Formats: sequence, C-alpha cells, structure tokens
Amino acid sequence: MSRTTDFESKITIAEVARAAGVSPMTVSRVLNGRGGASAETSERVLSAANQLNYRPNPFARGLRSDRSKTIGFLVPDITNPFFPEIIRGAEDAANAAGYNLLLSNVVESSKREAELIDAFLIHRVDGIIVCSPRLPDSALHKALAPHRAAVLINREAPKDVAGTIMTDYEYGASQAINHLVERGRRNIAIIAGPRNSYGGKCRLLGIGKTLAEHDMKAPEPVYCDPTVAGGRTAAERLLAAITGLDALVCYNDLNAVGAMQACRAAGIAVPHQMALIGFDDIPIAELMSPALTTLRVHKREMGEAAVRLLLSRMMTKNKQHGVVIEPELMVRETT
Amino acid sequence: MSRTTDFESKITIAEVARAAGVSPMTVSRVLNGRGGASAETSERVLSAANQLNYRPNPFARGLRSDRSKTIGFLVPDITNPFFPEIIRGAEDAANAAGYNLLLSNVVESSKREAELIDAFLIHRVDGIIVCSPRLPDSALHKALAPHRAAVLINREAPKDVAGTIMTDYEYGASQAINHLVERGRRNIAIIAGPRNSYGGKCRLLGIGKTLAEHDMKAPEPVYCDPTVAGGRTAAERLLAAITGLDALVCYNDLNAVGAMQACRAAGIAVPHQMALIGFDDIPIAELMSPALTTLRVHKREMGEAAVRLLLSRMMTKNKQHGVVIEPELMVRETT
DNA sequence: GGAATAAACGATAACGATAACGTTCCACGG
DNA sequence: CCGTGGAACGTTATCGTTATCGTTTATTCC
Repeated sequence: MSRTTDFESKITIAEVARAAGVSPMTVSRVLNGRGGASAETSERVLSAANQLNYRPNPFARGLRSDRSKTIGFLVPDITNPFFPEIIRGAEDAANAAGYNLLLSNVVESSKREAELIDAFLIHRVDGIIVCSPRLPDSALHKALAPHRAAVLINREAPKDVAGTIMTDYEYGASQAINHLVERGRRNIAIIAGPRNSYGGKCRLLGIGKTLAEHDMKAPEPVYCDPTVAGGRTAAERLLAAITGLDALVCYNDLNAVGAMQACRAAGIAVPHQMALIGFDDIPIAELMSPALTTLRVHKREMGEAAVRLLLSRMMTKNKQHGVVIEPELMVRETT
Repeated sequence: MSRTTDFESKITIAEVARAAGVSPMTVSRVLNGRGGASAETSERVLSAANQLNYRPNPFARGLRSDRSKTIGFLVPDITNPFFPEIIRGAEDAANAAGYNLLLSNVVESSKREAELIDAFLIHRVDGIIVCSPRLPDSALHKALAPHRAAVLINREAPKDVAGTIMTDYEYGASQAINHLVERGRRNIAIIAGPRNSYGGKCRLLGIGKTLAEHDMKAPEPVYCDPTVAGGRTAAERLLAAITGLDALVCYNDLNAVGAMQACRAAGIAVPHQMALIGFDDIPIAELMSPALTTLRVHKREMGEAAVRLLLSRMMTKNKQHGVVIEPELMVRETT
C-alpha cells in the first residue's frame, strides 16, 4: 500500500506510544532493550511499532547521543581497483555492527586530504578510516586529533593517534627480491610509486636489505604516480637510462601494467628478457597476458580488520594498536 | 593547537552568539545568509564563528529541517570497475552542491536491493540514486515510493516514480552489429549478461533489429553473470554448441574478457577467427591484448547527470524525467 | 514634529529521542 | 500492620538549530 508508505517517515515515538497506550519513554526503553517494561507491554509496543513501521529519527537520536553510527572512510581514488575491495570488506564489517560508511575520495593534493578528514567532522562521524594517507606525519596527526577514533590503512601512527592496519610490505618486497634472484635475475630496478607513500618506503627498505643479503644493489629508484601511465613513463626512463636490466619491481600492479607496455613498445620480451613483479594483486593482474606475478594484499580482510579495530577503539579506553597482514607471493607468468 | 581542536566539536551556536554579543538567532541568520543583520554585526558574527571554529550541528539542523544533505547511492557491486567511475562523477557533483553520498552495495539478491533502498530511509537521505537495479518494476517502484526523490541509472521508470539516466544501449548494440558486419562477420552470437538486466534487454532489442536489417539472425543468447567467470562459461557453452561462429557480442567488458579466455583455451585466435566486442569501456579493455573493441559508456558524466537530475527533482515540483547518453564505439584490436 | 514604515534583532517554541529523576504499586519481611 | 525495596512505568528537561512572532530602534514622509 503506497498510501501508508508515504506516511511512514512521519511516525514518531509519541505516535507509537499512543498506539500502544504507554508513554514515549516506555517505547524508547522497549525498543532499545533497556528493560524496565513488562513482557506484555513490550509485546504491545513492539507490535505497535511494527504496525506503524516506526523508524527512530537519527537526527533526534544523534542530537541527544552525539553519535551518528557512521564511519568516515577516505580513499585516495576509488577508481584505483585496489580500493573497492577494501571498501567492500569495510562495508560488510560496518553494516554487521549497525554502522554505515560515508565515503570520500581524495584524488588530488594532500591538502585536499586534510580538508576531507576535516569535513568528516561536520558530519559528526563516530570515527574515521583513512587509506594510504600521503600527508606528512605532523599534518596527519593534527587532522586526526579532533576525531573520536581513527584507523589508518597502510600507514603507521603512534598508538594514541590512530590504530593501524598494515600490510607487511617490507617482508613482501623481500619475497619479491628473493624470488627474482632465484630465477637468476641480477640487474633489478625499482619503480617506486609516489615519493610520499609510506608503503612505498617500506618496500624500498625491504628491497634494499634483501638485495644486500645477496651482495646486490639496485640503481636509484624512479618515483611516479601509482597509475598505468605513471608506470609506463617510469619504465621508459629506466630502460633509456640503464642497459642490461633484467627485472623490474613495481610499486603496484598498475605500475607493472605500464611497465609491461613500455617493454612491449621497446621490443623487450616479458618474461624472457625482462621479469616484472607488482604489488596488490588487483583483478587485472591475473587477467593480463602474460599474467602478472605479484604480491597479493588481502584487501578485503584489511577493510574488515580496519572497521573492527575502529569499533574496538571507539568503545574501550585502552586502545589496541593494530594488525599486520602478510602479503602473499603469487607467482604467474611475468617472472 | 591540539588543545583547541579537541574542543572544536563542542562549540554551539550559543557560544558563537555570546562571543559576538548577539543572540543565537542572529548568528543563525548570518551564517545562513538570510539577511536581517547589519553589515557590522555580520562581520562580528562571522569572525567569532571563524575564531571558535564553529560547525553547525547536523543533527540539530536535520531535526528542524528534516533534511540530511545526504544522497543514498546504491550500486550492484563496487568491485565491478564499471561503477567506481560513476561514483566519482556523482560524488563530485554532490560535493559541489553541498551534499554527500552514502554508499551501499547490493552484491547478492534483488531482495537485498529492496532492503537497502529501504535502509536509506532510516538515514533520512534526501534522495536516492540506484544504479542498474535488477528488481522487477512493481517491487522497484514500491521501494522507491517512500523516498522524497529518486533517480535510476540504466533503468527506466515512469516520470513520477524516478528520474532516469540512460545509456542508449539499443543504439550502441546497433553500432556494434553494423561494425561487425562491415568487418565481414556473418555468424554472430550473443553473451547476454543477467537475464533481468534492463540494459541487457535494450541491447538485445538493438541487436535483433540491426541483424534483421542485414537479413541475419543470431542464435539464442546465453545469459550469465556480468563477470569474467560468467563470460567464460557462457562462451564455452556457445563454442561447444555452435560451430562456425565468427563474432561474439558481449554484455559487458568483463564478459568479453572471459570470452577471450575461453577462445584462447579453445585455440581460437582473436580477432582472426573470432571477433569480440564488449560494452562499457572499463580500464582493462584498453590494457588487455589484443585491446578490446567496446562501446564506451560515459560513466563519469552519468554519475554527474544523475546527481544533478536528483537535485533538480528534489527542489522543484515539476519533475524532469531524464537524460539519454549515447555510447561511443571504440574500435580496437578484437574486431 | 509626529506618525508610518522598515530594518535589526531577541525570546520562545518547536523538531524527536532519551537520561535523569519521580511516582505508583505490589510483594514481602519483621 | 507498617515499612522497605524494587519493578514498571510517567514527567520533565535537554541536545542545537531555526521559524515565528515580537520588540526595539532608526528612517522617511507628510
């Protein structure tokens, strides 16, 4: 009956109360399971609420409780296939706990990042999750401070500033290097992604250490946007500058796709003359040909873990710090 | 100063009023640009609000106005690369108008779709946008009814139920067929995507008409999930059932990628023995090799148009109906 | 100069939910 | 029989903002 549906949204707790023959307060108690109502009264209230299709007004609730049941979720670029999976995981975990996600994209500058973290304040989100922030530490901590709770994904922060869900990029990078060395590669270069990426620094650290264990050394890494185009130009520069390269470790899979394009354009066979390895394991990695060897990041799990950690930090005073998740080497056809 | 930031969120209009030496009402008027305040008073109020870093409380505002400045946005699956671009466009347009997106994923059944449309009601969104709904007409209209405004993307509805942003799939399909015929393909089969997709029906219509113009006819289309896996199994079934096929028109690019895999597995050369054409032009279409010929859908523009249409329908009583956007044939290497 | 008029502002009362505190009523022990 | 305690409710006040209506002051015109 669309006639009733049209009025649904106007039902208040007072009307439910009237229908059930009790006071609004009793309805509130019953609906929030606070006790203090007899079994039969509860019954009456519940059925009245059901009948009228009552929905508590979130504005009124929020006004009293100063809780929105909403989590702000900030990603650099939803168009990058790395992030939707994380969002999915986060959304599932949030919904399961009765929370919703308010999503925002950064896209441009790190200034914009601070603005958006700030904008969440206006919406009175109960907490925020920020994916791969690029802001320098001090600015990031300052932006996070006014929020009641915060969790970072792929970035570390002091325990009292934010919780942290980290991929162990250092270990992943180490696996990548060992794998390449096993395959007999000796001249490995690095496409390093954005200069101010925390995860990027971790990768570089792991790469450096592991190369050293093999008494090897890579040329100066080339920084670039974390996109296909960024990867291609970075690879072009490396190929032009250095001869004899036989492997490229890329910041992420999109960069690796770009590197593959550059190789193809230069007539370099992958993996025969050049090995390619990426990070993330986005869907295209498996679909391209040759299929991309990459370090799978458990995106969905990270999203879920982030929400769970945030909720726990929202509820309790002794803040848990975080979780480290190991990436997994997916050996395919480019190495 | 993190000390002040910690208190920011507690500043109310009354404190701004006190700081400016006026009443809360005057502050409200100034901040909402309603006039009725002298220039110097406005000045004082503005600077006091600024100084204290005042942010109006959205709960209180919503409680009075029953407006949330939020738009519910429902997509089937954010993990499908078709949708993030639409979301980007929508988000940009929404932010520009001072609105935010509340995002939800359907993922599973069409029952879930109805539930989620309904769940937006709880959040008192000012309007909703639903991408590619799969619900049957009657159920969809019923779910939409209680909302103050609604816009559908790639689905039609009566003007008073919802606004509509459509891709002209029928025309696109027609282009696809003409292109294949020009290239000398005669035995064209269809991978049709989900059976209850409205856009799918439009494609089928265009395909049927255009084939008829060439005195041709396609075998029974095969329905499948709009995913890589769905496309592969559909293609396998077609290849097994029908001999002499020389072209496959796919519901979307993901299906086409799956079809390509099936061809490769069956030792069929693309495009030499089999032409492949997709829909959407998601990023992978250009990146795969051979690069996929496809009908580009202007995703970003659609997201923007959807928000603009929704806002216009929210404001005025005489509802605009909608916009049709033409897809664009991108000829690449698979045809 | 006085009245009419407009501009600038303030007091009050909602909006809907709920915490805090009262009230009523019944059961039970001394 | 009274008093005590607790369960089951109801009343009131409050969250922050803003529409409505009043009040005050300044401005204009005859």
